[in-house]
Amino acid sequence: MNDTVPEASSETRVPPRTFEALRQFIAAHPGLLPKRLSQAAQFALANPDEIALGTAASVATGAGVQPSTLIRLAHQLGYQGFSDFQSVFRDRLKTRASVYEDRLQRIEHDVAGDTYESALLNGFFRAARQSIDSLSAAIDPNDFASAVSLLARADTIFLVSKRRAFPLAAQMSYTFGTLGIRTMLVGSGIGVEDEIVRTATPRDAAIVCSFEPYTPGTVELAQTLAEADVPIVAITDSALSPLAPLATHWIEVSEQAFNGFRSLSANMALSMALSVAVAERRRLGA
Amino acid sequence: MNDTVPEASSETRVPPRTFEALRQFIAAHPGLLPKRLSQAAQFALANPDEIALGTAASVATGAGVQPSTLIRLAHQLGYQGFSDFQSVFRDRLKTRASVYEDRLQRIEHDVAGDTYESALLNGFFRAARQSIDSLSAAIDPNDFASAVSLLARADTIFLVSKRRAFPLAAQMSYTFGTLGIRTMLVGSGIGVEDEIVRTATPRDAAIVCSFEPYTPGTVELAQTLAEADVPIVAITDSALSPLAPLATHWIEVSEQAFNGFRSLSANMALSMALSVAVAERRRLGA
DNA sequence: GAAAATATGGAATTTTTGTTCCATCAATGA
DNA sequence: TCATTGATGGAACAAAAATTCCATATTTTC
Repeated sequence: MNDTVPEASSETRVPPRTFEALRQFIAAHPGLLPKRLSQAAQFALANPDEIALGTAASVATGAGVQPSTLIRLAHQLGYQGFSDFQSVFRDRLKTRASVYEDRLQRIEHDVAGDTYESALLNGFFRAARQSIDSLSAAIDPNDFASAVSLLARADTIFLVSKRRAFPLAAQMSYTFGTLGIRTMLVGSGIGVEDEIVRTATPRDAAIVCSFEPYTPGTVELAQTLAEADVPIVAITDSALSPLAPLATHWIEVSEQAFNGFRSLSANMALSMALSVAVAERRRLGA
Repeated sequence: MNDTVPEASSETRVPPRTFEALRQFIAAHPGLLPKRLSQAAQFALANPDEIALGTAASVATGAGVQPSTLIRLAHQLGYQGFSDFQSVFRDRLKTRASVYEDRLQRIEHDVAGDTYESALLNGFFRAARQSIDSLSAAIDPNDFASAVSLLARADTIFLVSKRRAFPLAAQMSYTFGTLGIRTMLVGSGIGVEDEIVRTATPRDAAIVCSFEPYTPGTVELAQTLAEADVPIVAITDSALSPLAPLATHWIEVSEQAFNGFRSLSANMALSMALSVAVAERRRLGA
C-alpha cells in the first residue's frame, strides 16, 4: 500500500510528532486505517481539543468507539499508546493559543493583507460574519415562527429561486428531502417552470427567494403563485423587493457585499434553520 | 478533626470557576494561605498551562511542594480536589482556543426567546459563525493561492458535487458564469455525468466538493478525473476524505453541526472567494 | 518556655485511567 | 460454501494518579 514510506513492519514506525504532521500523514495514507480506526482518527482530527484534554474513555464516547480502539489507533500510527498519541494534541494546545489569536486579529484589522488572495478570502469571511450577525440581530423570531407554521401546514412546498439565489433552493430541497418533506424544486433552468407552478394549490406553499437585481422569471412565478392563492414565504433582501407585496410572510436578509459580490452564507444558515424548524413543527403535529 | 461534613468555616465554599476569578480571589485574600500553600498557588497562577496539562505529581515537583499540598490548596480554596481545581485551568485553555465563544454565548442568551424556533435559529447562526471563524483561522493562504493559480490556468473548470454539497457547485457555476469563465456543472442529477467528465483533459481542471458521508458518485467521478490527469481542487471536510488523495490541492472546511445538521455558510464564503480570485488572477494574466 | 494549634512531608490507600486479552464478528479468497 | 485472516467490542487487568492519613515539624498563645 505504502509506496512513499519504507516500512519495516506495520506497527514499528516513527510517528508524527506534531499535529500538522499527523494530519498530513493520515491524509497521505488512505486505506491504512480500517473503519473504526478511521472513525476515531477523523474524530481526533476534527476535535483536537477533546483529545488533548479528555481521557481515553471520554474520547471514545465522543467518537462512538471503544477505548481499546483508541489504543489500537495509536499503535497503528506508531505511538506507544494513547498517552503518547495524546501528547501530540497537548503540545498543539500549548503553543497554539497565541498564534490563533494573532491570526484572528490580523484578519479583523488588516484586510489588505499580504497577497491579493488572502485579502479576498478575509474580505469574504468578514462579509459573511457581518451578514450573519446582522441577520441574527434583525430577524424577528415571531415572523420566523409564523413562516414555519405556514410551511408546516403545506402539502407540497414549492421551492422557487433562480440564478444567484438558486443554491438556497437547492440546499432546502436536499434538507427537506432528508427530512421526508415533499418539495418541488423550481428554477434549475430545465424549463416548463410555469406549468409546474400552476399545479400548486392553496393547500400547498412556496418558498420564493430572490435578491437584487430581482430575476424577472422568479417574480413572475411568484405572481402566478399569488394569483392562485398559494401561501408564499419570501426570502429577499429589502422591503422594496417586488416579492414583498406578493408574499404571505417575508424574511429580510441583507447579505454584506465584498468587492460587489455577495455570498449566501447568512441565507444558508437561515434556510437550514427554516427547513429543520418546519420538519420539527410537523413532527410535533402543530 | 477533618470530617467530610461541610463546615461553616470562615472561608470559601463556592470556589471561583474561572481563571480570572481565581486570580482575583487569591489577590484579594492575602494571608489566607500558609507558606507552602501560598507557594503552590503562586506557581499555579504563574504557570497555568502546567496545571491544566500536568498531573498533581508533576505540578508538585514544579512548585517544589508535595502532591498532598496541592490537594490541601484545592480544598482550602473550596474545590473538591485537585481535579476540580485543575478544571478551571483546563477551561481557560479551551476557551482561549476559541475567543468568540463568549460573544456567541452572549448572543445566544440575549436573543434566545423561549420558542423552539428561535433556539434553532440561534443555533444555526452560531454554528455558521463558528465555522467561518475556524475556517478563516485554519486556512493556509498559500494553499488557497496555489489552488487559485491552478484553476486560473484551466481551459474549462468542471464543477463536481452532489446532494448536500451541490449548492456549492451551483453557486460557483453562477459566479464563474457572470465572470465569463467557462465551467461545466456536473452533479445536478440529470445523468450522463460520467460521460461528461470523460471529456475533461489535463488542460482543464475540476473543483470537487464532498463531505461526510462522502457521496460515492462524487468520489467515482473524482477518480475518473484523476486517472485522466485532470488537476483537481477538492473542497472537503477532513484529511481522511477519499477526495484528499485524489486531489492536486485540497482545502479543508469543517462546518460546525447543529442538531446534526451542517449548513454551508463557511463553504459559501470560501467558494465565492475562490471564484472571484480565479477571475482576478486570470484578468491579471498570471 | 511549655502546651496547644496548625502546617507539612511522605507513605498508604483508593480511585481513575490506560492497556491487554480473548471471544465474536465481518471481510476475503479458495 | 467454507476456511482464513483481520477487525471489533467489552471484560479483566495493570499502571498511574489522586487522595487520605498520620507522625513530625513549625508556629502561636499563654
